[in-house]
Amino acid sequence: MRLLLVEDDLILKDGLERSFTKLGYAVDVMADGESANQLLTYQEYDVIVLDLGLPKLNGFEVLKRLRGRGNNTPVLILTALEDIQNRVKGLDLGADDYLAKPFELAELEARVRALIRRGVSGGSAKISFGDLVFDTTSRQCMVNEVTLSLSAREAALLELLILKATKVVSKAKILEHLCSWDEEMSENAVEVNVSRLRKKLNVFDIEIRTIRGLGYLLAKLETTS
Amino acid sequence: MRLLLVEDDLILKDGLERSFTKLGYAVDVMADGESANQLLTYQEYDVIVLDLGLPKLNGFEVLKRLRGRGNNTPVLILTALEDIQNRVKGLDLGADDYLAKPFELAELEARVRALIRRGVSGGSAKISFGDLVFDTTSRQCMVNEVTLSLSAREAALLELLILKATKVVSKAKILEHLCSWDEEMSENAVEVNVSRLRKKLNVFDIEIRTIRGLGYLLAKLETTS
DNA sequence: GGTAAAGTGTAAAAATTCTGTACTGCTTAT
DNA sequence: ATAAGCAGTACAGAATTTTTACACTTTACC
Repeated sequence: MRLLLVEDDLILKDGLERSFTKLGYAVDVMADGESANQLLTYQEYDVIVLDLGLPKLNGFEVLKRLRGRGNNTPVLILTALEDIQNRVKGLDLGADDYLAKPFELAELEARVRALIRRGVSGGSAKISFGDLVFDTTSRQCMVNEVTLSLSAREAALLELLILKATKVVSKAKILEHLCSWDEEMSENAVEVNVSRLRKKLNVFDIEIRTIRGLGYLLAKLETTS
Repeated sequence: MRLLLVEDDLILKDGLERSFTKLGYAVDVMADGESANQLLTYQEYDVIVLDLGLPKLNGFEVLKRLRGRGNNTPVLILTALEDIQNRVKGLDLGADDYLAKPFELAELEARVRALIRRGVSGGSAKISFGDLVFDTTSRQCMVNEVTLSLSAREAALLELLILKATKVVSKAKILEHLCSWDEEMSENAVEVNVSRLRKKLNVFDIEIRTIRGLGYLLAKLETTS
């Protein structure tokens, strides 16, 4: 999942970036509203964490313009102002959630997860395909008795594939979802990760099918040729 | 599917040509409006990707003249100008879609596919014939439970046959659709590809019938025996 | 802190798959 | 009967994907 963090506070910025990265998100960071606004005109994200008190262009404006462009990406607003009025104002503009500083990291993570889920998988922390149940919180796959743990990358990859299940996902798309801009990765890395994931997944009744030249798609295993 | 790309930017040109070729399109490239215009007087395409900022004769002119000749080939306009007026102008001239630079390759591909579909099969990503459903996006065929994957060539061939279903398609026509100019191919290649496709298709209730001396046609299987 | 274990990307080698050509043998039409 | 058209197979070069090996980081746990 690709996340944009718009925050000017140095410490908070680094801390959050690090945390979300560790969780398997591809995180891009912008430190001011103008850059963020510009970036958002052409780059898509799965979720945006937006501070209100920003230099150059405040969070309200960034959000307003984003929605003005018809973009419905989930936005979670961070604010030092515990002012109720501001909260309401933010929600009116189309924020999906807000969190007042100071907050606990765990809570932010939980809410971000919730936002993403709400958008893509109908509200459940678990998404499934075939006999496979994937818990996005614990990053574990299960089928009946069998449980297996996935690394952050593997989990992110599987999550994407399940969300787009039965549709072709190009390597470029995968790359885009697994990587933020500063960390660049070759398509070979995608291939390697697919390989690793497959090795773990071959226990289940699903497979990552290769569509040569196009990408990969998750499908139910068929016992045919 | 045969695609004409009219683009003068070297990098973009090469990148797009490569991408669409990989996707199974037969791609021809022209770098200026005049050549493109001339080419279009006698060569048919399934879709045209047209840059507006072209040397010699701009995209508007190319499009205008094309439509002036009564040619309805779907045209997707690329433009660096994000000017709404220009967009409207383009649409008035009969462009079928437009895409502002910078754009994502994936999006361009999706729109080109959409244009082709819109033109020939009424908007679905899937086209079907008999019990066969062919997903042009993932290059997979299905009948009930059975799924089979096709290579790029096989997919392109099947797509053409389904679109012209029950009508005879000559080898020359097939050749024209599978190949761009720089890559030439013998009719034997068509025969071989038909053979390969048949081998995969014989699971289903349709067949590629040979019309000696004329070409091939897709038809429902008859239980002759 | 420090040491082992796990996670990850790169590069390169190995394995697959794709695809046109050549060629053999069967069909069909005169 | 004879020639042209077509089907099917085998093959080889390319292109693409899968795997493996390895170096480097990050985490986990003393």
